[in-house]
Amino acid sequence: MKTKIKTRFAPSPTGFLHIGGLRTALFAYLIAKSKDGEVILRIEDTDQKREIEGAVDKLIEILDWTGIKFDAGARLGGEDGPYTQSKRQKIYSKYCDRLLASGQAYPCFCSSERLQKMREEQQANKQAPRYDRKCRDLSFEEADAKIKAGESYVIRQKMPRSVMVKVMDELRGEIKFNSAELEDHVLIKSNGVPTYQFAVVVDDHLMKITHIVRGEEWIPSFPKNILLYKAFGWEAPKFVHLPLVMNKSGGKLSKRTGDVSVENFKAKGYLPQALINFVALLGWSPYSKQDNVSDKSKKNPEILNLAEITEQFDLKNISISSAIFDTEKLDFLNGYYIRQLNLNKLVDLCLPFLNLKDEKFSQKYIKKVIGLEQERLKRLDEIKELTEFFFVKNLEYDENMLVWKKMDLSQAKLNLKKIIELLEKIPEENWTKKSIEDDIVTYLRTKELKIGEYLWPMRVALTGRKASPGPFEVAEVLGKKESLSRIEKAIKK
RNA sequence: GGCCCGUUCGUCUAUCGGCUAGGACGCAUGGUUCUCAUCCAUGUAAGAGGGGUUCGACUCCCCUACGGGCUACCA
Repeated sequence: MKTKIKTRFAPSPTGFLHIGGLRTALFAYLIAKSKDGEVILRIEDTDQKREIEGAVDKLIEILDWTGIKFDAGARLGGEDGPYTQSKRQKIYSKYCDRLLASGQAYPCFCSSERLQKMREEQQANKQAPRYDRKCRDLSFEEADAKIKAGESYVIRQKMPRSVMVKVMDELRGEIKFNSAELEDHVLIKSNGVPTYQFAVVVDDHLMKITHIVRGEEWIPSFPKNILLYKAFGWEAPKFVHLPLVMNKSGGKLSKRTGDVSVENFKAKGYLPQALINFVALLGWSPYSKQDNVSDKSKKNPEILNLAEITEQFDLKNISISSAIFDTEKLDFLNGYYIRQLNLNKLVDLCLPFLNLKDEKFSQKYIKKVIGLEQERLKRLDEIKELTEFFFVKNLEYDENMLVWKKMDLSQAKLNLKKIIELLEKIPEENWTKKSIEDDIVTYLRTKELKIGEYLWPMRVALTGRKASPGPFEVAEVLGKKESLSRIEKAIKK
């Protein structure tokens, strides 16, 4: 029986969830879940300098919002915990001692000043900046004496002098590195805390991770990781290096280009379903090899929820070229998912964006208003602008806007008077879109009048806009009194 | 500079050597329609360049170009 797949998402808590991080998390989730495996969440906080207050809680909260659920991890617990690296110090020390004892790592007493100077000289000489291995051949006694004398030191990994290190990436295949190019990098910092390179290997092994899912930017340290597994005598897991996500100009997606945090997208009114769907499509596609279109019964084969993606997902369908983060398709998907929402849910989501304070619009009224704009919404934050005309007392617009095509303003106003006449006959209790429409359209048809010459002015009088929902539905929502008042105001303009 | 990864429509992508290069978004046009949006239909647009291998190469190999990543006691 094959062992179950187990992946992990291991972010460092920097204060927000990067969109690239979301994708890594999603793919780690999918790789495991598509094969009935497990995903865990591990917090990599070995760099105390970057520690940000409350970052872990924020991270977990936003991850939860996206719908990616972990089987174990920080704040969740689990049998391989703790899942926060700062709480695993003893473990790291123990494994470091093992490496030291077997001669695979060594203490280095070089000062950061010396290191820096050395690097500068190497660069000036057009050499690759690399630690010169000064302390590598220190005898055990010499090193021990220095330690006892209280000298500050780090622990470095001893790299083989010159061998070909062959590593296997699940997406790219074999990648070769010459170990001579590899630095004796730091495993344990002078404060005793491990570096990422050391902590990942120990943790992934101890937590029985079967597939390491991470960004392509880690490929350069891939051989170092493999060598560490070898040094410990451990079997290395499989590695999946995801292609990078770039910004529109092809550069690295960073804070400076804006809009990179998931929190940001949430604040703008993007739905988690849309974000997940979109991000999944960045580097993965649902089209199968046999028939290009995975499911012909579906209209748009790319609209998929998390469960459907999980079902269709296959590691082999992950592409290896970096993708540009272009939000056009995201907007399309978001609009789609907004249209699928049931109205009560949509109202709940829109309320914070509407910012109506304590004005006296009834819940029922607000719900109808939002209902009218549902199919026009691409982002939740557009709701305020889109529905504003339902909430203001006086519409502001140029009276010439009342004119439809080639008619003139006086005619438009005359037509509005006719509309008022018709509307006044409709009793309050019959004030529905259907009866308003029936009455007006029937009248116009029997008189063989041009529909646009009446409906356009009516709509503008009610909304003050060139683009809006239809006049009948708007009239219904506004109510008889307000509708008539707005049309009268239009005539008096 | 060195090492490494990548390169199909504007964007995300499909193609396990046979292609009239498929889909999605976008865009354009048409239909529905008072407007916008929705919905439907149609259209638009691609294999970085050069060498090989092969009956045949978008697919395999090499070189070049371009893009990107890494090069910390950051992750």
